[in-house]
Amino acid sequence: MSATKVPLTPGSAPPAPAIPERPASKGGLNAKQRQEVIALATLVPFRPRAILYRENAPEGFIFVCADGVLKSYRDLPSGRRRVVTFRYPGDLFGLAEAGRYVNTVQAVTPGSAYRIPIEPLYAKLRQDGELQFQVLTRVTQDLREAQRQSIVLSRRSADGRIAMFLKHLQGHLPVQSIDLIPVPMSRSDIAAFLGLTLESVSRGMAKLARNGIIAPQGPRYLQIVSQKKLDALAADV
Amino acid sequence: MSATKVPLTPGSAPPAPAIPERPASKGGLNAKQRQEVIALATLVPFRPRAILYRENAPEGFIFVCADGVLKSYRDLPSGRRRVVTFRYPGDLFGLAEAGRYVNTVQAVTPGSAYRIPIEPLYAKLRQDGELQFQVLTRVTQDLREAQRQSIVLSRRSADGRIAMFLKHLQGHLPVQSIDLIPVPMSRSDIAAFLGLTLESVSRGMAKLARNGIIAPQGPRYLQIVSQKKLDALAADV
DNA sequence: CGTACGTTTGAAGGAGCTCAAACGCGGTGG
DNA sequence: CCACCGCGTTTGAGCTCCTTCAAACGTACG
Repeated sequence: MSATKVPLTPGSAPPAPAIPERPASKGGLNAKQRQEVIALATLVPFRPRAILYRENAPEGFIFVCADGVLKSYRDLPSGRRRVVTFRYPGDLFGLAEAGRYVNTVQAVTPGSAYRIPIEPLYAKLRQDGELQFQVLTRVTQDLREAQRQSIVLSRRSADGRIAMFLKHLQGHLPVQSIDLIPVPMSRSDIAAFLGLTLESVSRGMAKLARNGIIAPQGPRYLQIVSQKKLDALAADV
Repeated sequence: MSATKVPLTPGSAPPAPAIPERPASKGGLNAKQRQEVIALATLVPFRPRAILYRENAPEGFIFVCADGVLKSYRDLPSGRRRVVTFRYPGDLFGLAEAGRYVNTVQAVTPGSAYRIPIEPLYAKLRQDGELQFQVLTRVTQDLREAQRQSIVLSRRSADGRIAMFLKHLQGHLPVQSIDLIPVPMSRSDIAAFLGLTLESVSRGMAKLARNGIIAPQGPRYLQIVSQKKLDALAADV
């Protein structure tokens, strides 16, 4: 449901960049491990709206986001869609349950991802305990992130959830632009992620702006006017 | 940071029962792996309200619940408490982030848990890729469970969340009593888990009873009157 | 320049939250 | 053995905030 061409990732992605380091506390692979994994991988570019895999499809590949932003979502019986998580450069995703993918992963921006066939990867993981330990660490961090998200969702107020979402963005996007945050996803994506309606997200953003916390620069860029106020609101759980 | 004088570490661990198999789709260790892990573990009994470890404490042990039910929670700045997850027999918990526990784990019922020092365990995991793969599988399942919980929390209606919680209980408690469900945790624990107030949980239970879905047998036991209606309500997301 | 889609804004309604009080069971002490 | 007390649970009334239904706005694209 989007097809916006925000110049988040202007270039195409032909030459293979290295798997990027994560911005913050995220553990990474060392050079040797990265190299061994890359040997198994194919770097595939994707365009906005591209679907990397679908819910319930038999698993075939594990992915590591190299560039761009994706969303991982699930369609509910009611027809509603819930965004389970966003994926940023460096994120690993595609671990299945009972041989089938659990969520659908779709590109939000243009970008590229390393696609790794599960067979050789799983074999390598079983054999290389050190490498697997890195993966285990990452999945554990994903687990923490999911638990954090539960806390976000337990908040009543829309602006409180949005404040925590903005800090989530700050943690996952390039460090340089800490006061001008690109918001690659649509309002409905944010709403589906925060368990709100699109309208509530819009109103919440407006409220944050009124309160001198943010200054929207168009719908896809937000300037943080008062990081202090933002932190306070986000921490007021 | 630690008080409670519950006999968590009574030195002597009674004869060790086997790590119980999980009720359903949860992956388990094979006999050999279980045996190797048990060799590192101490079985410690716990009484209700006993705290196994606290949020932010430096990690020291990984635990596997052998018997009983525990809750894993986090205290928020506001003083509110959010139950992140409940732990049932067979569950593994205590994986830390940056060397510190993320949640506090406290016993809800009497029971016992295997306590495994992280040093030798991590060493073993790095060396035994197969064993670690089992752990990785489990953490992945925990991740799925946490994502499921996000979907629960995204529902606005109290009775809908409660219906999903009841199915959660059905999945984790002994299979035999599928129509008479023991509810070991308090209403406030349930509320803190579902992101509701204690009153809303109470009202929601009453509503489910009015609608002929459940029949409370005291606050801690629920009879399922209509599994079909329960499933329908739980699936109506 | 017109259309389409995402976003913003408006008004009414509902569901859960807060504040409060009553109920019921279990434990303690007389 | 019974009364008292404590705590968890249930029930009640008003209020806030998000949702729903609707319409207007603005920018990108054909």
